[in-house]
Amino acid sequence: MEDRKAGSETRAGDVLQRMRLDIINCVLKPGEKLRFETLRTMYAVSFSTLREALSRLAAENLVIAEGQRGFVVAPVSIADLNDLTNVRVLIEREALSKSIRCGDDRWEGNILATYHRMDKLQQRLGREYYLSEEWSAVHGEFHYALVSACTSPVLLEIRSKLFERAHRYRRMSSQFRPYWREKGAEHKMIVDAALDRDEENALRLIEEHIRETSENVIEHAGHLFPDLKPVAPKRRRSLSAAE
Amino acid sequence: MEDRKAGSETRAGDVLQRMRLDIINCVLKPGEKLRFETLRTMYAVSFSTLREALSRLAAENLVIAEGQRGFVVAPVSIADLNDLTNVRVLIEREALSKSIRCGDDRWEGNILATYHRMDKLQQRLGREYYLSEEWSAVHGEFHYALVSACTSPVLLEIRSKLFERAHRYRRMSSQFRPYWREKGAEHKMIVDAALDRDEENALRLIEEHIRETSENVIEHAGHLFPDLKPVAPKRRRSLSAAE
DNA sequence: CCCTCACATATTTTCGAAAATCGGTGAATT
DNA sequence: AATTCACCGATTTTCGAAAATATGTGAGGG
Repeated sequence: MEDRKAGSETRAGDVLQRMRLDIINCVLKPGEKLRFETLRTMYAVSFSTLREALSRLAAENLVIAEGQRGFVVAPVSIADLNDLTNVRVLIEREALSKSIRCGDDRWEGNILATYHRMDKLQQRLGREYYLSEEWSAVHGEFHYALVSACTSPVLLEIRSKLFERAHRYRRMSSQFRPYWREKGAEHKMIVDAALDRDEENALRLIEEHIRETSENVIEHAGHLFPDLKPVAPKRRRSLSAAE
Repeated sequence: MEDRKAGSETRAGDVLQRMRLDIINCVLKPGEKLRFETLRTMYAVSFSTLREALSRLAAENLVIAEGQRGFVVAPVSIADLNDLTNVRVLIEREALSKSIRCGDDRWEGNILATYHRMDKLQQRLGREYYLSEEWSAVHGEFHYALVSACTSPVLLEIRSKLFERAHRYRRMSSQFRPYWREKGAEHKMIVDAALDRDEENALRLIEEHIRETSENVIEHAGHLFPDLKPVAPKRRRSLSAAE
């Protein structure tokens, strides 16, 4: 049968990719119980194939296997975001450092190319650029281009997994804010420092970029997290004035 | 049915643990093709359950999924070992640094306790201590104790996965050497530096420990790797003098 | 009224048969 | 002789039924 396996080589691999995207884009919401009947109709595959994908997502920390009680989407928390952010700073700095030292002309070209595409797309999309899946993808490609000359596959794989987990937080907050800060300038400065082989500044800029984005997520979407006191419970201002 | 699920909560989880150990201990050899019929009798489970475990091991880089051509045990190479070693140095240093800064009395106690057990066991086992699975386990516990006060779950999980992958290389070389160097002194120095909160020296010592172990593996088991020229093909000195 | 236990229902986990795919062999063609 | 193609057995991948486990409900007792 010439059936759908999309980009992937097996059906399980295809479902894996699709589920991963759905989790990162919060189609499957943080903490949500994943019922097999539901998933089976959603992805049109059998129990075993689903389990195979879920099993891998568990290894990637995107879902959690709850003993014999099935799977849930990995929950989000401020603590997890902060932890993730700190480790990402360590890893991205190292990867970028190696990349700057080893990068060749092709590396420089790819940085310029992806930055250009991202910039153009952003202008075309206007203020709500960050809601676009296409922009997300190009943004991901841009950040990958920066570190792509790093010669350590082990480091790059860790980076990629952490990037995905952090991406889920960005997408989460995107859905609950009216605009996103201007990041074009930040990105441009990183490009310039990298191409100038100005390692010290490039590392400082990438660190600031990661940390500021993370703080921005907490600022605009913090109320979605279970482990932060509701700073300004906007809607729940009904009666009962106490507290 | 009160059937075997050992420590794990599901049969798949149990098989996962057992297969992981078998790969790390080279019962399943690097690069080996994993045939389902064989595995099915080995672990006494069905196809789907096996796939579930294999799928997770693939995410952990202990096996490789080859499209629709099944799975193979992840191959070994000097390049991979060196890469792994470098990233481990980065991660272990960071984890130990945080641990030294945050560790409390219980942390100190656990380091002393696991070091003591490892030391005693080593004395009891004599020159071939490194062949013992029990020693391996205690050795792992000791290294974990050192970093266990690190407050970042993300960092510790990465550390643990890298430690396992490196462990496979150590086990590999163990089987092909008559003795292992005296590591008791090295370990003791790390313990002292950690308990003294002498961060600089502790980090230097752990880095040296990791790098020296890795170099030792290459020295004694390098001939097992496909990507290093056979330095001294000991046995193949039969006839046919050409080359 | 609250708690416990037992039963019934819902859900997950496991299994092995069936479908799909791979890899190798040999005949037919250039 | 070399290459292509078609077939067949070996192997992997997928499926849904059946077993195992968890969860919800209600009766009985404290």
